[in-house]
Order: sequence, then structure tokens, then C-alpha cells
Amino acid sequence: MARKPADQSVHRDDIIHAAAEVLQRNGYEAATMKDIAAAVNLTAASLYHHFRNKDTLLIAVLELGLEVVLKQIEPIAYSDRRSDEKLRAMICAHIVGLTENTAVGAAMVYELRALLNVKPPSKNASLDDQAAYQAFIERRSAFFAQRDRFEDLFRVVVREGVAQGVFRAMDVPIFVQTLLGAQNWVGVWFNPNGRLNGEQIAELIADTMLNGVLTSPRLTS
Amino acid sequence: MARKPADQSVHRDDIIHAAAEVLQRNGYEAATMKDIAAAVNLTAASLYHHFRNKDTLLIAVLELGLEVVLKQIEPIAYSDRRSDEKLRAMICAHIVGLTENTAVGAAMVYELRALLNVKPPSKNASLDDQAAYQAFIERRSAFFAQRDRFEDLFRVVVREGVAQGVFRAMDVPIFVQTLLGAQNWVGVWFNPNGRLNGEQIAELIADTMLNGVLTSPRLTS
DNA sequence: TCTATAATCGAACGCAAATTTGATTCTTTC
DNA sequence: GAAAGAATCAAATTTGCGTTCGATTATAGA
Repeated sequence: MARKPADQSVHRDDIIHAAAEVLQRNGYEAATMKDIAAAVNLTAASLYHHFRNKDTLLIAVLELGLEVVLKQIEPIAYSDRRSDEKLRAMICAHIVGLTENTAVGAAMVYELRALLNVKPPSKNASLDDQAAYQAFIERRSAFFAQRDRFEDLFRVVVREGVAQGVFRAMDVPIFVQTLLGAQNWVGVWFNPNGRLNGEQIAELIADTMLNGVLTSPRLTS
Repeated sequence: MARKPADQSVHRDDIIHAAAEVLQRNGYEAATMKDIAAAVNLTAASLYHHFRNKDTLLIAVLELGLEVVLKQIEPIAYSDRRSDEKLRAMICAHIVGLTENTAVGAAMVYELRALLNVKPPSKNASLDDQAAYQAFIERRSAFFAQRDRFEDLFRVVVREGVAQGVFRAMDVPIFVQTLLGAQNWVGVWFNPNGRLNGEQIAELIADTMLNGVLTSPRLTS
């Protein structure tokens, strides 16, 4: 009866990754469904077989990006190493992740606003559309909840370090924003053909940030 | 004969600031000329009396943002204080500037891509349009040159500090990107109704970043 | 082989947005 | 107070994009 996805057909994830790349180049509003479709050798119309609409595609990209990064950071945060070691590992993991997929990383920085700006359907829209919008809103909330959780991991580890005396007393939320800014920015300026690779950059940044808060400074271990 | 700008008429700068605010909310592509016009009680058509097109309005916003920030940073960089004091002052000036005008600050982070994505006019466009596009391109190049100059100010001061021994040996370009990321990010998360004001945030961030590179750590002077 | 459904596409729809046009209303200056 | 240009607007134009529709093709299971 039913037919499973054919092997030669384009996969959901292919589209998401292609979308991320088009988004990186043009930004959400300027990126057209046609562009995205072309990147996977489809027509715009075909995309609607895989995604209800453009908004849904956007959130799929962002969810993917967050999931990847969470999966790498979370186990480190929950491990029982020393706080400064954990923080260093988290910083490096995040930055290396960004440099390995700059497209998704850039989306996580640049496209959140687009996600927030998604407009509700007009009142004479189909019930189907109304329901889909509700689902979208909930999905978006869940995304932001996850994202808060991601940021919290850093705050928790830093607080831990302060309590243990490995980090100096500080304003934890501000420090974490400082850290996240430095990290996210890498997704903006990183050049795969540049002088340093992701790991090297990650270590250098971790050095600086850790030095900024360690009670007894030490460089790369 | 000719008529000088009437006093009650909307001024170029009003439009630029209004545009910055609309851009902050929606992003360049999603911001409509109508929205921007409405923010200064005009119609979209009227904007074309002041700006040739939407692109020109965008670059005007960015030029304004850069000019403001350069005017504050440059004299500090060229002063003859100690390098670490200069760097601290530069960081604070930049961050305070961002928090005082988050709209323009956000544009400096988010809208550079839109600036790069401006499309040339079609080949059957008027000569006037062709010429205007050339002018735009040059203006854009000049903008990026200025922006490089801005970033260079930081690199120069940091190198100076390393040479003088107040800063540890480090990878200067990476450190400056780290610093700029932390700074720019403030424009993204800063909340005027938040717990801390711009100055306080600036000092905290400066503490962390300087601590990250000082040879003999010290906190707020 | 036959059928249900997955996957795709070409063409068309509807709409919103940038820009143009042609007039109209102010203000300054002579 | 008239002329010239500055500043504005309503309406029309155009263009491009998201999305829908109907039809077509391919494939796994009955």
C-alpha cells in the first residue's frame, strides 16, 4: 500500500541544511523558497511537500542548530570535572561546532528575530492554517525554552566555579553574555580558509575568557 | 527663490533614526518603506524625496552608527595614556554608545549582510540608476574601510600594550574579535529596563576582558 | 500486476512591497 | 503677492515571492 520515502528522493535534513546555507548568504526574508529549492535540485513547489511553509522551514533550521549544540555542551556541564575545565571544554565545543557548520551557526545568531516576527494568519484563513499557527507558536516557545536552557548551562557551571573558589566573584549573568557574545561572533567572522582552524581559535578564546575570571591565572593546560 | 528646509518638516536625521528603530524590530528586508515612513508621520512616497531608495537609507543608518562610534573611540586610541587604560576606555565608550542607541547598534550587527546583498540594477535600467548604483558601491566600500579602521584601532592599542608588557603575549587578531563579539553582543541583549545600566555593564565587561590579557591582573581601577 | 501514496513539477493566484508619476501644499525670497 | 523650489501625498505601476492546484511519475507492498 503505502510507500516509504524513495532512496533517491531528497531528505528533510538535506533541505534543512541547504536552507541554512541560503539563509547565511541572504537572511531569512531575502532567501526565497526558489533559492532553497534550487540548492537541493527541487522546485519551490516541491518544498511544500516536506514543510508546511517557509516559517516551518526556518524553525527546523534553528531547532537543528540548537539540538546539535546542546548535545555537545550538556554532557560536559553535567560531568564531574573541575568547573574551569568544564567551562573550557564547553567553550571549545561550542566554538568548534560553530566553525564546523557556519551556516547553521549564523542562523542561530541572525535569524532569531525573523522567528519572532512570524505573522499570524489572517482571520479568514483556513482552520487548518489557524491550527498550524498555534502549533508553530508552541514550537517556537519550546525552542526558546531550550535556548534558555543552553545559556543556563553556562551560568550554572560558572556559579559552581565561583562557589568552589576557582573563579573570582563576578556578575555571572553579565559574564555569560560576554562569553556568549564572543562565541557567537565566531560564527560571523570565521573563515574556513583562514590562518587558524576551529580548534585553535577555540583554545585561544577559552584562554582569554578563563583568564578573565580565574582566581589563579594559568594558560592552556 | 529657493526654499530652505521648513522647520516643521521632517529632517534627514529623523528619518535615519526612525529607520534604525524599524530595522531593529523587523530587519532590513522585512522593514517596509511604509513602516519607516509611518514612524515619522510620512507616507512611503515622501521618503523618496529624502533618499533615492531603500538601500541608500540603509547605508545612511550604518554610516551614522559607525561615525558616532568612531568619534568616541578614535581620540582615546590616539591619546597617550597607558595601553590598558586606553583599551578599558575604548571598551566602555563603545558599549555605552551601544546601550544609548540600541537601534543603531543592532543595525551595525545585523544589517551588514543586507548591505552586501544589494543587487545591481537590471541592464535596461536608466543611466541615472546605473550611476547611482556605482556611487552606492563606492559608498559601501568606504563604509567598510571605515569599519576596518575602527577595528584596527583596537588591534593597534592591544599590540601597543603587548609591546609595553602590560598585556601578555597573545594572538592579537583573535583577541580583538573576541572583544568585538562581546561588545557587539551587548547591542543584542541589552535591556534599558534591566538590572544594570550601560556604564555598569561596560565596566564589568571591561574587567573581564582586561583581566583576560593583563600581565598583572587588577580589577576596576 | 495493481494500487495507494510519496515525491515531484509547471502553471497560476494573490498579494505586498518598492518605486514612479503627477499633482498639491507650503515657505522663503524677491 | 508672485515665483520657485521644497516637501508632501494619492494613486498607479511593476515586480517578485509565497503558496496553491492539478497533474504526473515513481516505488513499495498486496
